[in-house]
Formats: sequence, structure tokens, C-alpha cells
Amino acid sequence: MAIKQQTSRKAAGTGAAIRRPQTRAANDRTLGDAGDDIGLDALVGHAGYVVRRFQLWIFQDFVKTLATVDIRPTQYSVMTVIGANPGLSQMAVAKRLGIERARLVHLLDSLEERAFVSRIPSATDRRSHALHLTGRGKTALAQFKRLAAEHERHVADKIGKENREQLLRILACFT
Amino acid sequence: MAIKQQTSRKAAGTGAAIRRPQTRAANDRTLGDAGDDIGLDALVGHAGYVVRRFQLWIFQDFVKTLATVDIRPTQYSVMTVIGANPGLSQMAVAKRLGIERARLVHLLDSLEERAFVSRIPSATDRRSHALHLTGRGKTALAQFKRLAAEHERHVADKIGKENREQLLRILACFT
DNA sequence: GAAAGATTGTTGTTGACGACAACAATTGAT
DNA sequence: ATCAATTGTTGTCGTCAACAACAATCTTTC
Repeated sequence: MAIKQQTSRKAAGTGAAIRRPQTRAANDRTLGDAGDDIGLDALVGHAGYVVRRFQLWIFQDFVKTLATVDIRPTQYSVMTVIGANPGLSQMAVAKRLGIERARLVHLLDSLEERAFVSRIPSATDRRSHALHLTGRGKTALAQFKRLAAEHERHVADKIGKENREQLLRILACFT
Repeated sequence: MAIKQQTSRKAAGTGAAIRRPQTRAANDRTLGDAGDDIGLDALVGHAGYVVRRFQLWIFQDFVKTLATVDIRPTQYSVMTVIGANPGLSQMAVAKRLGIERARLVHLLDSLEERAFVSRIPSATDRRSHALHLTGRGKTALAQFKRLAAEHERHVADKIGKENREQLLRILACFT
């Protein structure tokens, strides 16, 4: 019953010992133990499951690493895109990041409240706003990027430096 | 104005032309960045962003592929774990899948309504339930697995067969 | 054996998030 | 001038993770 220890990073045997399709002889786990040696069996080999777990971990680490500045991943991505492409419209930013323009409204509201970005009325199109970082936003983003780089190092520590780069290469088509 | 050109230039593309890590010469942004080598699209190189986009795509494809049986990824994972390890408690399933036990309650409610799983009172612990698949649940899960395999082929078609396997290998520590 | 503490299932709330629908203002096309 | 499309905005709905609290039930400790 000392199995209370949560999933303690069995990173040693990474790929091994997954091959046991019907080894459910030890089936009468009488519920008292809540054992952690539960075979995922069929779930291993599903990309969606492992990606979900990874995304959860990576977001939590991002939020934790940038907790001091109170910036969440989506906010960071918005500021990054605006910083790299000043003057973009909300529609362009939303399309670029794959988020709804309806959602971007609140995102920008919060960022504008904190004086990180500003919606400047476009001169050519009175419907749209040209998004810019404020001076405060630029210096803030610089700090965010340093923290984000630290978070990225956490990722590298977790899955390995070259594995991280492989991952970025594999999923580059979703950028 | 140059703003509109920037928007129209970048808005459309969702893929293509990512291979320029440090070719940021043509970037006329006035933002003095933090010395970090973040290129034109600073989000390239962030694992969290690309994983989020990928997870979104993969979940949508899963839901679409299993739309005829009305099963979502989380429901599928729950049924898979129960099917592979009959008699687990809710706590054990929740811990194994990394979901809150509070959330699992509603998950199991819906699955029990459809007569896929059943909560059998544990004989040894009157607090907990032993989770089992019903006969209907077993045959249903077999069909779900076939559809999930089809979804997995979609993933392979999207990112490449060997890339998918690499991905599973890299992220195996999150299983 | 009884009190204290921990666990299990449950209910509820909060907030982030994606999807969708509608709307006013504005722009572009016919 | 008229009609369709776009942009920002507001709103709702459903999913999901994270917490907090609770009653019932073990488990531990004295």
C-alpha cells in the first residue's frame, strides 16, 4: 500500500515493456490499493492521448514559469505575434493563431487593461484596429520571452533536447 | 498603408515556408527584442504552441471520425482503460488517465446511461465502485477501436507514418 | 475500541477555451 | 444605390481543468 507515490517519472525505461497485450492475469485488484501499475494497453499508441497529456504538462509548466508576470500561453502568443508584426488587425491575429476573433476580443481587452497592447484605429479601414505593443508592452514582452525560454528549457529537460527539436520539426506543419 | 499589406500577406497561410530559423533580415519591426533569436514568426520554436495546434487538430479529427458513434476522446480513453483493467475504482481510473475524479463522475454517468459501463459496488470497500464494461460496452468498444485506428491513420497521413511513431516514442514518458 | 485522519465518490463553482450565432458599422462589388 | 462580404463585438453553449466542500467509509493511532 506504499504505492501511494504518484507517477514517479519512470523515465528510465522509456520505450520498453509496453508489449503485453493480454497479461491481465493479475486482474482481481480489489480496489483497495489504487495501484499505479495499470496497463494502458490499447491507449499506448494513440497519438491524441499522449499529446493531450503532454500539452497539459507543458501548459502547466508555462503558467507556472510565467506566474510571476501573470501571463498565460494564449496571451503570450498574442503579444508575440503583435510584437513581431505591428499593425496587424484583430482578424489577422486571430487567423494567424487559430483562435476565434470573438475570443481575441477579451484577450486584447485584458492586455489593453494592463497597457501591454493598444488598439489604434486603422486609417485605411475604419472597421479594424491596428494592434501595437506599447512601450511598456515591449519591455514586458522581452521579459516574457526570457521566461518562456526558461520554460522551453524545462521542456528540453523533460523530453530531451534533440527530442524537442524533433518534435518541433515533426509538428512544424501546424505552425 | 503598409499595415494592410502585412495583414494580407500573413493572414492566409496555415502551413508552408517554415524553414528559416534565423533569416530574419527582412524584418523591419521596431521592437528591440531580448537578444533571443526569435525569427519573423516568433512562435516557431515554442513547443507549447505547436503542440496546442496539433492537439486541436487531432481532437477534431477524432471527434469527426467517431461522430457516428458519438464518442469523444476522453470517453474513449475511459472505456479503454476499464476494458483493459476491469474492476478498477474511479479513483484509479482518474489517476491513471490524469483526469479529476470529479470530472470522471459525469463521464461515467454518461457512459452508464448508454449502458457501456457499470458501477458495481465493491465488496471490499463500500466507498468505491468496481468499474466494468457491459456486454454492450465491450462490443461497442471494439467498434470504437476500429474507428480510432482509422483516426490514427489520419494522423499518420497528416504528419507521416514514421513521424507519428517518433512522436509516440518521444512522448512515451507521458503515458 | 474510540477518536483522529485519510480516502472515495459526489456536488458545486470558477475560469480558460473552442465553437457558433447574431449584430452594427463599414467596405467592396455590382 | 443596392447587395454581399468583412470587422469588431456581444452573447450563448458545451468541454475541460482546477478547487473546495461534503457524507460515507476505511485506516491509523492511542
